Amino acid sequence: MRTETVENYLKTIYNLSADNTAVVANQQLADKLDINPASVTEALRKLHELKYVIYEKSYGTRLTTAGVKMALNIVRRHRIWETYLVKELGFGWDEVHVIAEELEHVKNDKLINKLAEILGNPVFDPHGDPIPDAKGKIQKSNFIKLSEAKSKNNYKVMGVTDHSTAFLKYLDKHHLVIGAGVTIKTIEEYDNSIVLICQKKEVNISPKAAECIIVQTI
Amino acid sequence: MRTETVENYLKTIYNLSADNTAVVANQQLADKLDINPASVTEALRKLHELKYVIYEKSYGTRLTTAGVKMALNIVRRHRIWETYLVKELGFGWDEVHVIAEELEHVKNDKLINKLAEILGNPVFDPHGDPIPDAKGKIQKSNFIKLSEAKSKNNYKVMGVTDHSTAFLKYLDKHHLVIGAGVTIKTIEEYDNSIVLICQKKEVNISPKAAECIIVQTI
DNA sequence: ATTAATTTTTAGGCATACCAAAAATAATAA
DNA sequence: TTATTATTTTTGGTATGCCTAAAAATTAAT
Repeated sequence: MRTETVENYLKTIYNLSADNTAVVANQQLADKLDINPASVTEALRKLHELKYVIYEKSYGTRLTTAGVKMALNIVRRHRIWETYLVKELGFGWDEVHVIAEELEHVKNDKLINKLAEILGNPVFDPHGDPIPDAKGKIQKSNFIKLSEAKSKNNYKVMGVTDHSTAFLKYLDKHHLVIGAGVTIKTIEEYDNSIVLICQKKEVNISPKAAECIIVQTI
Repeated sequence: MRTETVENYLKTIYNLSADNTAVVANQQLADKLDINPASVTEALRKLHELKYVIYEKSYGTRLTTAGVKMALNIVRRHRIWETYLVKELGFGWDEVHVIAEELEHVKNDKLINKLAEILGNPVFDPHGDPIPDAKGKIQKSNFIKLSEAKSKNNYKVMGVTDHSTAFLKYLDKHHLVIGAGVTIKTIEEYDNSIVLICQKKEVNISPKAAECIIVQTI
């Protein structure tokens, strides 16, 4: 298998399995990678042979130790590049994902470590995702989804799980950037949409959007 | 055809044709790309269909206007990255070629132009090769190969045509870096090897090496 | 002008990474 | 529990980009 193909599968499995705590379904992979389910089955069988995953027919897939190691490496490259693009090259947080998707495949540890060093070895990327260190160690956190937040409480925006330009531009518009403080005003009973206060302005957040915003109690 | 394949062929054709002034032979391409001649024939036929080259059977290949445009774009990306790696990220001129070979395929004009801007829109890369500007315009020069230099004359090292780590390290050892002044002491009649003075020290240059060093009269 | 050497092309194959359609399996609802 | 729906796998195909071996064409040498 081409390394780029392997890397894309492992990275996606890692992300979908919530840090390898859950098993991933073929369908999920097919959706995320925009690939036919039949091709996913085929690829997983090969990845199993290569000992990167444990793939059990009609059950699910999870990464092996070797698979996690490789996945963490790609995730590190991706997140370091995203941070570099924003912090050093002046890109917006809404435009770096696609570029990092290509840059992450450049295989040169010295390069990534040099970028990390210039950035001061950051622990979170511009979307609030943790950056594994050179050894694969990841910062733990007690963040929750905004959809799990309680009424009247105060929170700080720590990250997002949707990296699409559209979503990030929408957040920018309402000043919902990383580090912003928000107060939950009300949670609508009937549809779970959230009304919160950010920068003294009321913002209405749909349940779908609330699923993608990561916050911390303050 | 995959863009990366197209890009590698066009870039190589461009480099081998001396800025598109000559026609390129299949053999040359097969050697440079380390690919079987049969595969080269096949690829050239496709590139011809895609209107990137004019390929005449058993005669040779040259780039079309569209081909030159694309080639210049890749060459620009490659050389901007090499310069950035050396000037901004502290890499040696002998280690950047391989990395740039991967980075050059990342398709984002804004990124390249941003790097160029940070570098002050450089016109030459760390090996002395001219960097096309965003429109594809290239700086002309009156440089010659060291192998064409005359005895007793003074020259300045302007570039190299061999980017291998081994060769560049050899040059570093003798202080033959870009910008260095050299005086031709003698040219051996029988084998054309050159004895020159650099930093007050005598250096013997083989005819093969002299072919790969670019100088300018001073 | 032949012969010899080299280069190029043809022909037939192979692995990768996809696909669509059908069959098998698992999950959900009636 | 059975029927329905959804997911997964199998089967049979495709395009890409490479290969080897052999034939054909070109170039160089005698």
